[in-house]
Order: sequence, then structure tokens, then C-alpha cells
Amino acid sequence: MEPTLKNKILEYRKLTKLKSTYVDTLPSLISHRTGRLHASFNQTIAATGRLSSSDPNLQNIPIRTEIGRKIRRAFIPSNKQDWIISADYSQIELRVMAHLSGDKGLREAFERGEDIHASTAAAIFDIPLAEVGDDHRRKAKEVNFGIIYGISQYGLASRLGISADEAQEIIQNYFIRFPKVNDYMIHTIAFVQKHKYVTTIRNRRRYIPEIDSKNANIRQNAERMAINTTIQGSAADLIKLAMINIQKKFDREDLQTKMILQVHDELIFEVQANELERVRRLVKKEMEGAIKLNVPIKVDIGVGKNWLEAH
DNA sequence: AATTTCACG
DNA sequence: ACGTACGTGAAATTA
Repeated sequence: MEPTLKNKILEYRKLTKLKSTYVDTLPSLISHRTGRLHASFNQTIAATGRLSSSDPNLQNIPIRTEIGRKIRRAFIPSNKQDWIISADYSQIELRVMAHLSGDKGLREAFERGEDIHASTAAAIFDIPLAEVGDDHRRKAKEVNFGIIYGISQYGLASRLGISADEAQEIIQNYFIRFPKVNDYMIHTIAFVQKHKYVTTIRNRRRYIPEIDSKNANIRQNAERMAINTTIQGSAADLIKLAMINIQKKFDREDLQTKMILQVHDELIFEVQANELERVRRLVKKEMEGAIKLNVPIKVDIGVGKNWLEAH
């Protein structure tokens, strides 16, 4: 098919975004002193307790398109004998939801090591796991995002391009199959209505006064913020503890490895060849064991000569 | 200075 | 009557 004008405009914007934000800008920000990029990692900006990165933002380096991946490939170690290690938590926010809610079905899916979007599809569409197709899985993935974000029938409907009634039915099916997730959401909303704040797994608080708004939109938005904050904020607690413990070990064991980036559920390291295997094991252990949950935590580790390859 | 758009988790 | 998913930051555009 001939691309439409609209598609051409979107394509143009995609390319100029990558050029202006990354290709034209990042090289000029390389320090004359160190020959490297240095960002700020802000600890008191994100309301959920996540870090944020600025000047430049190194938490939004492209990866989703082929041309974007060429930019990520440019991130390499200072010394070309060295390696990049990337360690990322697998489905951490859904695991946190499984932990906080205690839902049996969700916990068992993780204990069996299942593809969580596929097993969600099997549950909500009431079909055997073996019969889950790409379209079922894609829809279930959107539902799982919705769970983390504090789902609404309208949000899910617009994502899936279906009616609000159809979305409502999918959500109802989800809650029938994962009832304690429903209980958890109801409990969290009751808590925020009473206290005007919610807490994370390590007791960080976010105050949400909008829960008392007489505007229904603002109020429902506050409910979603409350649910999402317990999940996103608890995952932030987990990776921050892991970062502290990992650096302590590096110091104690006199390792030269440098922790260079954090991207919410991922840590990036610059590692000498002779430390590679040791660091791999150490990082995996500290990340998976930072906080004991009642579901397994899985960390995937990759090694490469640049950030893209390390995935 | 505020808004829009789009990059990431 | 409204217009929807959570959390960010940077560049371009609008006003």
C-alpha cells in the first residue's frame, strides 16, 4: 500500500525526533574532561519514588525502532577491551502485584515460569494455554498493563479499539480469574480514602489529596494513581535496595566494575573481561534477593560490546 | 511560558 | 457534558 500523507507525517516526526533529541544533541554533551556522557539521576522528582534522569535524560534512549536501535548501539564502554552488562527484572510490576495481592492464580503462573501475558489470555478468554494466539496474547498484554495502571473500562477500550461495554466484560473476566487482585484494588482505594496517602513495600508514602475531589474524573484519576503508586513505587524500592547492595559488594570485593545507568527495571554496568563471570553472578543474586517476595523474582542478564548487544 | 508531541519504563 | 490508563524529560511549536 502507498503510504498515506498522515503516515508520511508521522514517519517524518519520528525521524526528526531522533535526530534533534539524540543524534544532534548527545555528542555535544560529551565531557571534555572524561570523554563521556554524564547525566543527573534525580531522587526527589518522581512521585512514586522512581529515579528520573536529566541533562541529558539517559532513561529514554531509543530501542523500539530499527533506526532508534542504531542510537543505542553507540553506547559503548570507555575501554574497548571492556564489556557492557545489562541486568533487567522480568515483569517486575506484575510480580509485585502478585505479591501485594497474594492472588493464587497470578502467583502460580509465576511459580510455573509461564509467559504471563499468554497465561493471562488463557484465563480471561477461558481457553487452554496451547490455544492462545498472537491476538489473544496482545490483548491480554494490554490488560496486564491496565492492571498495573489501575484499569478503567474506558482506558482499556481505547487501547484495544473496542467498546467500553466489551472492555468492561474483559475486566470482569479478569477479576473472576484473579479475585484477590480485585480485592487488592478495592482495599487500596479504601485505604487512600481514609488516610489520603498510600505506601510502598518499604513504606514510602505518596499523599493523594485529589481522592476527595468532587469532580469524578479527578477522583477516579486519584484512585488509579493510588493503585499504580503501590506497584511502581514498590518496584522502585526493590531496585534501589539492589543498587545499594551491589555497590557495597563491589567496594568490599575491590571490583573495578562501574554501575553506570539505571532505567527503572534495568541496571547497566561497565565490566572488565576478568570480572565478567563474577559480576554476572553477583548482580543476579543481589537483584533477585533485594526484597523477599512471595513469588519468584527473575533477572535476565546480557553481555555485549554495546548497550544494544547487551540485551 | 505553556502546550504538544514523542522518546523510555 | 466531559474524556480517560501510570511514571518521567526534551525539543518544537504556539501564544
